[in-house]
Amino acid sequence: MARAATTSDAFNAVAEPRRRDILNYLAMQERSVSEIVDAMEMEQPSVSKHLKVLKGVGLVEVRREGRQMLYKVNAMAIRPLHEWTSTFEQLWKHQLLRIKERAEANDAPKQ
Amino acid sequence: MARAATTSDAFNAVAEPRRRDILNYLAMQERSVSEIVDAMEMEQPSVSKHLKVLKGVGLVEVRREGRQMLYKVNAMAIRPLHEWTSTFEQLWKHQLLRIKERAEANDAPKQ
DNA sequence: TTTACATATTCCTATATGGGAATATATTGG
DNA sequence: CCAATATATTCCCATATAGGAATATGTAAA
Repeated sequence: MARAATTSDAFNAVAEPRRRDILNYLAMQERSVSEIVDAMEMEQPSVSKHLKVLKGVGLVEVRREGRQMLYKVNAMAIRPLHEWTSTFEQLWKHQLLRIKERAEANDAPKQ
Repeated sequence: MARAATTSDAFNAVAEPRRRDILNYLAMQERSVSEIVDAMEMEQPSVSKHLKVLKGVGLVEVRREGRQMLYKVNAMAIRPLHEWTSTFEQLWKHQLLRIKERAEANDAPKQ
């Protein structure tokens, strides 16, 4: 078996850094393809292909306006990612706390 | 260019569902490879390969104990993922709010 | 309808996978 | 040292890219 398709879920779709760049850019506001092309400094076909993947997993939505296609983020599709990472939040907070405690122990060594 | 390596960063490493399964399992406590194999119901070589990827991006840490290798999660490595998804949190909360408002408007229609 | 603009699709290729099977390596007990 | 246990690595292969180049499709303006 090969790697799962980029369109299999949001996790696979956002593994590609350029697609995260696009989502970051769209987070600010709805944009046309050519605006994305200019901002990302990517070739137009590449942008269209990435948008297709993002659309495939519901991470973006499109509407046509004249000859332009306007894309916007569907943030809801990012929630599963956020929720999965949240399950580890306690762990790293605990880890940070121990690091802090050790630092303080070093600042005030035994007298 | 092909897809980025699974070992290029945490985003790519966790795109694979089985690796997320392993991380979820290790979140509870440190485990040996064979414990993971039993729990995940995967072949041992597959588990070892997935662990290698996870270790490559710092998502797990290992220590030897006799002939066993004990793996545990390094939650800190998941933070970048959590933080990236957090930048969209405002967006989906806003989206949920609008959904709620519409539902309430329907519950109490014009009199 | 012809032209220009905006976007999508197709074709190509080097590259990296994940699983299965077989095997190698490492450590401990006898 | 040898057998047994635990884990890692190698080889093979079907599959899926991402980008570049070329082209197709769709829409509006002249």
